[in-house]
Amino acid sequence: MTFRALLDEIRQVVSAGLTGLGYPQESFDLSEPPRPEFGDVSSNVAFQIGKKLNRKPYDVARDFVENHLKPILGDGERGTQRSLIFSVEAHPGGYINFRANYENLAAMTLNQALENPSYGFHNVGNGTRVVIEHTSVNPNKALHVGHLRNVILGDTIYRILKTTNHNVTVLNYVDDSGLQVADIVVAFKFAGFPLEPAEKSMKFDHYCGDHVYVKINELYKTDPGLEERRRLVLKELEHDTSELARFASTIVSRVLHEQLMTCWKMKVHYDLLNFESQIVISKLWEKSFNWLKDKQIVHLAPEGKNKGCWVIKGESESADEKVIVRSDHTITYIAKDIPYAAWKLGLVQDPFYYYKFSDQWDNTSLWATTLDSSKSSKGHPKFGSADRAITIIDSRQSRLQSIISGILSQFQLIENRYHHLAYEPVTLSSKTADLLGVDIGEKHSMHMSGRKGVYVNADYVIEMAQSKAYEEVRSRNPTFSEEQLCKVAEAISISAIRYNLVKYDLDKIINFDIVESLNLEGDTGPYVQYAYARSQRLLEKSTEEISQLSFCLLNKGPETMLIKAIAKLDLVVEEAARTLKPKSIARYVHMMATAFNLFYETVPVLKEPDRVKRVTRLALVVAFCRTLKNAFYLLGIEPLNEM
RNA sequence: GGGCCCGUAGUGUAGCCAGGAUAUCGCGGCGGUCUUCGGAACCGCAGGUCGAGGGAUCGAAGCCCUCCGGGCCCGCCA
Repeated sequence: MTFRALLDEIRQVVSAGLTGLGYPQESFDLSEPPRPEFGDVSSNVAFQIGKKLNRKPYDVARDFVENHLKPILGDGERGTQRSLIFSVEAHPGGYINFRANYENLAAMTLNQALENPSYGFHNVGNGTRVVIEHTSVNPNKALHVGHLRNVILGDTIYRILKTTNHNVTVLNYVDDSGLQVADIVVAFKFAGFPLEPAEKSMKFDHYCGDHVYVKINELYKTDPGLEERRRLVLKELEHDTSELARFASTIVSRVLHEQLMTCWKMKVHYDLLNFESQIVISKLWEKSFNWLKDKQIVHLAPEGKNKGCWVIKGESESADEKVIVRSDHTITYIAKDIPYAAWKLGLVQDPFYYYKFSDQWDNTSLWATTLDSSKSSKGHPKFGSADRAITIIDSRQSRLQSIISGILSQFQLIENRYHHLAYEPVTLSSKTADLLGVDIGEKHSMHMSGRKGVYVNADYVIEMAQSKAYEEVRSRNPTFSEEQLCKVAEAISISAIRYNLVKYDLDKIINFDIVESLNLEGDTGPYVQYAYARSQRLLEKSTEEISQLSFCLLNKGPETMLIKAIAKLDLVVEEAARTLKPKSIARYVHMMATAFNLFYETVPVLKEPDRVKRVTRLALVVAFCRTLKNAFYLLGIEPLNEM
């Protein structure tokens, strides 16, 4: 909060100065200068004024500072009046540079961080209801690393929005009646695949994905009868009363449980499972279709290649129209997404009952939709009908998603309630492809394919990371018990994976390399955890009571850097919540860890002979811990006392 | 043919939305800290026509246009 207060104060002072100049409306930016000699905050206001007056920025700045800002600030006297501004000066470059009053900044920052357990979590949501859909992996296979990016992004955004006072529910959409489930049903029922893997220890989702799904897709090429079977199965899956549909649902349920095990291992939280079959059976589509017709969003194509189909117009004049209902009256893939999106935003009446599906790792309940009123349980949270819906799907679905959001905004005439959060996919590096036995020639990456069996399973990555972490922990902590080793190794592997998947911009492809992903040094999860563990050791070794602090003693470079870093958490979180860019939290955490490591290496704490200095530094360490811990929560990283 | 995204040292990346002061942080390389508050660390050095060209601007990695290179999407499939 404190850096925000500093910015606010500077903004006020500059505005007041502008009023003196007769420029009440002049816009200006505050930013952090690139070098410490330039102070803590800079304003470009002199450039703006200079442009209007056709004067050199430096001349304007000098005049503005001497005649309008300094009189307001009162020549540094403000230092005694709880001001956060220490000084202001005009730089020959044209910037007006402010220096912070470090004593007041330190006092305010540390007091806030020490007193408030949820330090840094700023109310930006005002209780806005948001649904986030992520994961949504077809229930016929295990998650691979590409899915994992989706899951981790979704969960991080959930954590960011939740802590900034949004009322968030997390949805996982289960396509239990789609082609991919039909594939494995065909394999089990009509191609003689055994229902259990030969290897007993193999997870059922791995068995279905790695073996059954890949092999049945190969069989289609040689046995056309099987593809015909698939068509029939697919139709039958939409009727929950048939024996085949019941069989499919047991398979789906088993795979789904295994998928959730993977996600829960990564400390991911869900609130509700939505099943596609129920959306179909509940006639949610028919209701949505009716209003699409009423609002004339869809129309029956009278002629042309889409004759007899219900279509919507393309997004632009040149774009093709999109078929929603085929001439045989069946609905297309995109049509199935419309009622779901409408349900999320409460545009259709909720046809579902809800029952408790499972308990979760974080002592919350995971709910699921049902159409059977007798299964319904009471006490569930309110689902659907949110103010905003955020759907996390990779960028290859952008076109379809933009069609859906276009339809919804036509329906409600309210923009921006449906938001597709797109991210670029994860590819495999040439080395990793090589490890899988795939030759990709001169290319440096390749796309994964579930159908072809070319991917790296999430569980495999987690396991590799864990065993690597285990060895590292053991070599550094010979006295740890087996239980401690496992617990710590798990926490490290989770942070390594999660950090690695959120730290990149959403529109950058992640070229996944199994070896590099196991790195525990540099810009990684374990690095930031290490800084935390170091700080905990300092606190553990000290028995002194933290009182009678003297903040003016925190005047060394690394100390003020650390204080400034602590003071910025809420600004960073607010920005991340506004822009839905989780990577900024990762960058912040890294900056904090780096700032602490420098402090730790250069400023003695326990060894400091002066008691007041020592205790005040300890207070800084405590504040650092609190702040980093809160930021860790957003990333799903566990703060470790030892590692 | 139409649309979306990316291009920043050997390599990966930040900064781009809201233009301004010596372009960020990793990995890799080289050198140092190495009787320590835990080396998963810290410090230093080398390494850059910010894909190319043009435009508007006093000023561009950033804004606009064109082009080049790479990836993705465009079915009565899902």
